[in-house]
Amino acid sequence: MRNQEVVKIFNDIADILEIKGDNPFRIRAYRRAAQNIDGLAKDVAEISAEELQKIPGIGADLAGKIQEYVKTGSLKFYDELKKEVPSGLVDILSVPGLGPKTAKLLFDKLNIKNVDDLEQHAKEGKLKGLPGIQAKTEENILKGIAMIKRHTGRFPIGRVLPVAEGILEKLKEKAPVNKLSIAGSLRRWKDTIKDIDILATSKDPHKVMDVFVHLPQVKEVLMKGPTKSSLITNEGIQVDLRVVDEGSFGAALAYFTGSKAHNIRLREMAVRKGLKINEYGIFDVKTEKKIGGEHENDVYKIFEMHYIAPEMREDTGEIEAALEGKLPELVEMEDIKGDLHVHTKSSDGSHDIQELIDAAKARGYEYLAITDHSKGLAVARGLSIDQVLEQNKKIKALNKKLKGFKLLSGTEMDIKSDGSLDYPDEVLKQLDIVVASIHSGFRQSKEQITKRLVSAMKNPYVSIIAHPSGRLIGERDAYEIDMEEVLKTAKETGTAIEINAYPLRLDLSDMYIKKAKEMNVLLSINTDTHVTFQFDFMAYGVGTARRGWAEKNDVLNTLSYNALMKRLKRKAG
DNA sequence: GCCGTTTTCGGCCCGACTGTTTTCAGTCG
Repeated sequence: MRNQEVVKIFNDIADILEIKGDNPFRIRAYRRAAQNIDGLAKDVAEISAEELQKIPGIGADLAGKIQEYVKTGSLKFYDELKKEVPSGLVDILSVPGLGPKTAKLLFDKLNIKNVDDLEQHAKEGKLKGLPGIQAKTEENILKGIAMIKRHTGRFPIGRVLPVAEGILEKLKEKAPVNKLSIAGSLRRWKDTIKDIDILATSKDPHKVMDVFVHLPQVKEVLMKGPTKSSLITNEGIQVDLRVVDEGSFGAALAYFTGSKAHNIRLREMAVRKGLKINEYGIFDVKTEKKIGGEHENDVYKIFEMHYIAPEMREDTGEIEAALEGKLPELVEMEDIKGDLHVHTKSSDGSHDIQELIDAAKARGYEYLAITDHSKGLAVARGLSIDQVLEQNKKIKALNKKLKGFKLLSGTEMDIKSDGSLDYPDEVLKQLDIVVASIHSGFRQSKEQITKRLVSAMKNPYVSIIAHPSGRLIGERDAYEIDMEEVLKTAKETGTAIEINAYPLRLDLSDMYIKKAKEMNVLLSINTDTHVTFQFDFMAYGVGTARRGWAEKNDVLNTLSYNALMKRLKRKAG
């Protein structure tokens, strides 16, 4: 897949044009195109020039540039630009507080070409005296460099959400806030998060900000004003807090939830209607009268659209769908009737079956599938054939005693490196459910790995493919895989594809879920629980499913127990 | 560079905070 290469090039071009002081709208066009390619499940190398132009933000020129790069492996325009602006200078833009204007100034006046040059000059106090730069700016630049050297980029959502919830709890307890909400990409359940956005209403914003910057979690305060403050937590995560009036809460929530691209679309549409949307409300431009903003839905009502769920707000077709009245009814936590992928201490889990039943019941579930690892996965103490059959017997016996709750006896069966399955069909057919997945041979070719998954799905007893891409966010990339082929086979064989809710996996990822949904592939949202508190990871899975526009009917484990058993048998039969 | 039920040319979202300033540019989200 060449998409990420094109995304990088377009973003690089935007950075370089910014340093050059080029037309800001042209720069935005490159960024918008990059963003839309980033969310594309299909490889741009396999899309015709004509089809490319149907992607929002891509016209004749950019379609041509994409094709030039895909065909020749380089892009003339990009190569020319790189001669004008040293590549290290682009890196300087990642220093917080330092933008294109300053980068150009530093290059022109001091011939600073990269972050190392910049650090050297700042340490020696040589930046002072340039227009607009004094001691404080120099100090901030050094701080910024130290920060990007500690950590760059984004955090997995699983690391960020608990931090956000901790801060929310403290604010509720100590600050005079009325309404309080998470906003930003965290509210949209993106799989990685750059910073935490929090929105509050209060009659005493100054007091709220005072409490905020003095929370025990705070390592460093970046800025503090009466309506907006930013800080860095001990975990190194940036948190922005905004405080607005009650009457602006809805508009502000929409504004700070984003995405930026989604908001820009809405504001452009508003302008055409003679309206203005900002974080304080919706205004008639002529009369300057406020016509909405207390409730988030106000910003959709003015266009006669239905409410668009935060998870969908990426400007990837949700606005068009809303205008046409074709928004999906997204799956919800309450729709989930059970978990179909959990481990006991018989393999690498921490609890016995009864403890898992209690935890599942506490979440209101109707059923639970016990799916310990299979024999080939020795590191996870996989069950031998005798052991899995023994467990099967035990579960069937238990089921007779359980009231209002059902267990499914199953396995997470390893698909071995050579593509064979870890248990024979005689064993599989005795189980209620078979979850199959890859745990080895990650470096095999795309063809080999795809073939392993496809042949597993063709086995009549395999119900679900678990964590299909094998990615660990921030730790391990997905293995090479032809996802389109996998999804196609899933559809043909009636196999469900898992959305693994473990927050470092979230696998399928949102863009492939959207693809699966388009192809009518059945999904299953499971937590892969090894310790009972991990049942709560379901929220991450449901959030990710919603980002992929999945509805209740797309998800296997929204079925009642009886319907589920029928659905599973239908495949085996 | 994209885009169109006002437009194929002339528009293109909006405001807060900081550090440097004598009123604002730069940066960020």
